Amino acid sequence: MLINPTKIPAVTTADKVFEQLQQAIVEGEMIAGSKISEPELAKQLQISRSTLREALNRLETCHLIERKANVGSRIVDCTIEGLLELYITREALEGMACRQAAENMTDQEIVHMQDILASHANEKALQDGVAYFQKEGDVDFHYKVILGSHNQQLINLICGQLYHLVRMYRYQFGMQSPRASRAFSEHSNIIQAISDRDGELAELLMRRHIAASRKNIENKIALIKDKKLSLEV
Amino acid sequence: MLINPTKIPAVTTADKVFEQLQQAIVEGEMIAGSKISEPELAKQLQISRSTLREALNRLETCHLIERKANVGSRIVDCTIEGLLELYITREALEGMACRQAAENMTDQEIVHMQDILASHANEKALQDGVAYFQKEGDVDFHYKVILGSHNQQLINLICGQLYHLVRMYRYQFGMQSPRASRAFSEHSNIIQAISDRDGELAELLMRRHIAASRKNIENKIALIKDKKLSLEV
DNA sequence: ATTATATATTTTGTCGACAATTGTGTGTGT
DNA sequence: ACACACACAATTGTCGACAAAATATATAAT
Repeated sequence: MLINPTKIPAVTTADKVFEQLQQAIVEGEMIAGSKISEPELAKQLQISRSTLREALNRLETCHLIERKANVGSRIVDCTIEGLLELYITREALEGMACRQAAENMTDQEIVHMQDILASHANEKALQDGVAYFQKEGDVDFHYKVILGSHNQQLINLICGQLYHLVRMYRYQFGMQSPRASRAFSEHSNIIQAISDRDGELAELLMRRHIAASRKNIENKIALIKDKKLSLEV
Repeated sequence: MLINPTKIPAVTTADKVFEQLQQAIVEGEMIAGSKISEPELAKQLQISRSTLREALNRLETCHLIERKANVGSRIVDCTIEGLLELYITREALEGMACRQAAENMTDQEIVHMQDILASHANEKALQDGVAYFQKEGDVDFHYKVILGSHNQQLINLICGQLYHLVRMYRYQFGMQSPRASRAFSEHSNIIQAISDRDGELAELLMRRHIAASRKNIENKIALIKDKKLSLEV
């Protein structure tokens, strides 16, 4: 199972409720865009409204819900614009994280990451075409790079906030990461640049890697729009 | 007075308390690193503990305080490492925001920004050497660029979270922005790139602009270390 | 005197109730 | 039929009190 590497064991009930709701939102169990009734949800979860509100606060910080004063909370809805904005932000942050990783990762960490990539290669050979492992592997790879930056600011921003949204979009839009084999070789090149301690190249490659995903999406959108257009004609 | 451009008028008392505490922390009135006693502070502000906790939650999201479960909240303390990490993050985010601004700003917005820069030039001529106006002007300029990206994700991250910390460091370390005139010409070049719709150059210049500030700090740190070293000998 | 344990106190987390605000629905007037 | 106003219901914000956890204190044993 994939877990947030920055996660500390949830001790308080508000923590547990937060994680529970987070998963429910990310996986679409709670439908995007819908309003949250505090009394109803609190009763459903058998907790106090105060505890629920504590959890809602944390959901707001990772941008999974939006709150308006004296009005209430809504689950964020996934839009094309939001997805593209997210990719732009990832390109900036993960690109820099990759550069920092090339500068700051220990030799041991690099070896470990190479091992992981090798094991993914085996899985890929076995399960060729099955996207799931590659998909989780992709997230895992990106996590390792981010943590490798040794930059707490970047780590908190990306892992603590941005990636919940990333996972949500992946679920909501059913993105099965079709560029699996291509992504694998790109990962491989990035690790090479990191082990060469070439921060500039590492950042460039990571940005291209993420930008390629974004452009892939944009192309699909354009196709859909064209189809719609031709149908309307 | 400088205000957060993303700020919506604070209606609830928790909002007001949040802003009040935010300012107190940023300006050093509440000393960095110190622990926060919820009952004491609540009594001092004449509000309930629940309301205070609501405010503390928001302070945590902009990284001005840190909370540990069943232990309490501490005001974040400013370290050299934290400052450098912040600059790295700004370089990545604001660089991308600048690229997006070159692509997405309206002609009207660009003209407006040019006007602002011109007015800063006058102020600078009048108050040559006085850092305050340039300092606020610097923040103002960066805000304009970030908003010009028209990327809500970037805007929220930078203006809503990162910049409170930036301001805090500026206060705590008494950074009077000594590179005023140089910064001005750099701003000028960035605006030129934006008005030329050259996103690549705009990002490059913004990253250099921020990296230059960071290296300036690093040099000062190195100097201080050398002094200490020579004193110890 | 020092360490370990047990007790006491303080602090945080959680709860239920009240106050303030928002949105709705009904009724009246034009 | 439409617009406005008023009252009502529901939801959010705020409060004070209790429960659980952590820290500080005091006592006892070595």
